[in-house]
Amino acid sequence: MSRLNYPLMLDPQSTARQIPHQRPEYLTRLTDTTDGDYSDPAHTMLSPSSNSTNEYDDMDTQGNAKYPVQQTHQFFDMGDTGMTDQGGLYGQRQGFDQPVQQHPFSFGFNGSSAMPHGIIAASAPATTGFMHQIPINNGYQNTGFQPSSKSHTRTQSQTSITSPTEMGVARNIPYHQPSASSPLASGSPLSPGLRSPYGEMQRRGSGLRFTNNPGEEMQMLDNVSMGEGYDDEYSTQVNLQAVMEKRRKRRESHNAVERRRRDNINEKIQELGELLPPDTSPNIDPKKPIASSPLSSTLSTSMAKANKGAILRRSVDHIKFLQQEVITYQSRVRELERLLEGFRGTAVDSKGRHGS
Amino acid sequence: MSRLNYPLMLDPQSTARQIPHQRPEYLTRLTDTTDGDYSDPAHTMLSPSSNSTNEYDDMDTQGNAKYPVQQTHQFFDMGDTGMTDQGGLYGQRQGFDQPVQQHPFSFGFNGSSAMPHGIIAASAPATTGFMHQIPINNGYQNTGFQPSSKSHTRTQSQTSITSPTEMGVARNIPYHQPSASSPLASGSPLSPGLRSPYGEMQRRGSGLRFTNNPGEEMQMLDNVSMGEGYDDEYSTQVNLQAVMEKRRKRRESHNAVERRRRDNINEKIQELGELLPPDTSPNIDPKKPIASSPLSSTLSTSMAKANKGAILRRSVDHIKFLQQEVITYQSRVRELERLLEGFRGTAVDSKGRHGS
DNA sequence: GTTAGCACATGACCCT
DNA sequence: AGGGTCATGTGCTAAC
Repeated sequence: MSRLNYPLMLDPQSTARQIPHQRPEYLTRLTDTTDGDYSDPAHTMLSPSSNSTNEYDDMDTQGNAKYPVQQTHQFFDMGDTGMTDQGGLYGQRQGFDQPVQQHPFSFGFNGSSAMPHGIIAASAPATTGFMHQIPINNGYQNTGFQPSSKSHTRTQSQTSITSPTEMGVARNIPYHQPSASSPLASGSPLSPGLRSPYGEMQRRGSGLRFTNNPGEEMQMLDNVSMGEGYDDEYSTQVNLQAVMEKRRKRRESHNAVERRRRDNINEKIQELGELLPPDTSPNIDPKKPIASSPLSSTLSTSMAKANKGAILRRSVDHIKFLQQEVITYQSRVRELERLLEGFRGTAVDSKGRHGS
Repeated sequence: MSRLNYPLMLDPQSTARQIPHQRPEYLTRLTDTTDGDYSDPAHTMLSPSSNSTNEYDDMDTQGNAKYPVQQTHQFFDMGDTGMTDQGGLYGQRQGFDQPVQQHPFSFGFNGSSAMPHGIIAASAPATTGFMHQIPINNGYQNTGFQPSSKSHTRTQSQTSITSPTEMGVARNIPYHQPSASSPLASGSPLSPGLRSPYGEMQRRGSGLRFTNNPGEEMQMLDNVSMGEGYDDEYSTQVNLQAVMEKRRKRRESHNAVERRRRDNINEKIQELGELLPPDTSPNIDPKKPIASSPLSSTLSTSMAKANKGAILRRSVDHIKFLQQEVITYQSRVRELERLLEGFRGTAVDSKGRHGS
């Protein structure tokens, strides 16, 4: 609704950004088939970090390496922009490390703007023969919890390509004018918005002034611009560049790690879900008549739609149930054995399996 | 690389933003004691959303309402800024809904800029008698997985306070120049960095220039700026404000919901962890000698340090183990019963518990 | 310095 | 419209 008030201007991108929602089915199919190397169990068995003290050892249950190369996912993100905005109102963060869900050629006018540039057709079936890419990871809800079943497809090109940054795209830097005075008044939560996309690297050398400015959120547009020498400026820039590069690397690496971690957790939850009986305690609420009518409200309450919370809850219940079950059987076994011994004084039989 | 050409303009705040990192220990202690109402089980039993079709029903196992009021957490975040930057390189997102980890008076010169304003000393022990706040939620790792035990402290003032927005603080709007034309060329992944911190709300009146710069990433300060009349501008602003308000609300609500979800999941995982036997299968890897030496490498492999992934993995193993155990006992029971029947033709005993 | 852990906010998506 | 779930990127922290 309010949307309409913003013609298009606001967000030139928003339109394009919005599109991915309406991602056509074929796209899903498309990407599902291409199925990047990410989840593809390449049987290469690379220990991700040699001394893997991490919990999951990058192996699935078959012993296949889930993550063939440790951090080779080649995610292209904002690169050295240090871009910190994750997307916000303007749509998704545009980094390559981000799912992009639209085919550049499927939606002519806005499609490409939603696409990360710099990825050269690697993993996707080509529709044309040129510079098209479908780095799609199939994006959301692909873990199988909510809607789809599974198909953990994170398609992405493996070919290392120059990042957009290197291509010199990251040029247009907007102004940003933080509020100035009064720490309390101006240091308002809003000011953070003013942070430059370049992160802390910004504060590099040169700036003599502004340092220790007890005020807050002061402009300090650029310390360099503040009148340092030219070479200072240059060296500073070089320095900055190195730092930015580092941060970029760091970020990419971290993102990959974090993604691995998440995937691992999700996978485990999924496993738990598969281990559960089809019905275990749809609701623990004692006040509710347990499974009164199997499909009371279109199975809304029962069956628990396989979301993470539900799976975990049911797992807890199931473990408790199983533990109780084991205890019960144990005592039952003991009892039977006792009875049996009453009949014949000897040991029961083969299978010397006892409970405790 | 090309980056360097962009002086610093980008970011004045970085200095101040960085400070929170050095959060002094005492602060943590401080906030830990204040322990907000968030995790405090108020025994008020409010059904959070009446028709709660969601999985967890906001009740802990004792039936206490975990979240006293549904969305009354009163998180103060960027409010209507529409701020989308989550923190990025400049430190954390400054919203009130965010942990703030520095005491304004502890670090004189830069401290205050790192603090969200607008929260009036509510939950924190006063160190001075004036306008200081410690809305800290104790932030990180407080779920008890990694470092600490639990103490789910999300301290926040419950008193409803005028948000910074309402206080008219959210006025300093930086430029922001979204990309405009050429979807292909301009929609480069980097452009997102250009988004103004204030999100789309930004684009209100005044800026006439910069519009329609067909280049890429052109300024386009404001659609209104496109040369509408003054009243248009006004109405637009009003409209904008409403939209911003909506977004703010939505965001806050969404954050609260998401937080609930997270907490729920974490809680369940924690529960699982408590259900697990102290040792269950430290490693499933068949190649490893199962628990060869109990403390081989300073218990690094075994014991699994209670992180989420480990808990989940062990839960899977444990369930499998228990299920197998149940099966084993079942057959054992059947066997015993069969044997017993051989001795006496009658039914076994009381406790008609059978396996299948 | 690399790797991993966690919480968080946020956009996308999905159901009512 | 609004609540819910999910995935993601991010900052912070800790251990190696």
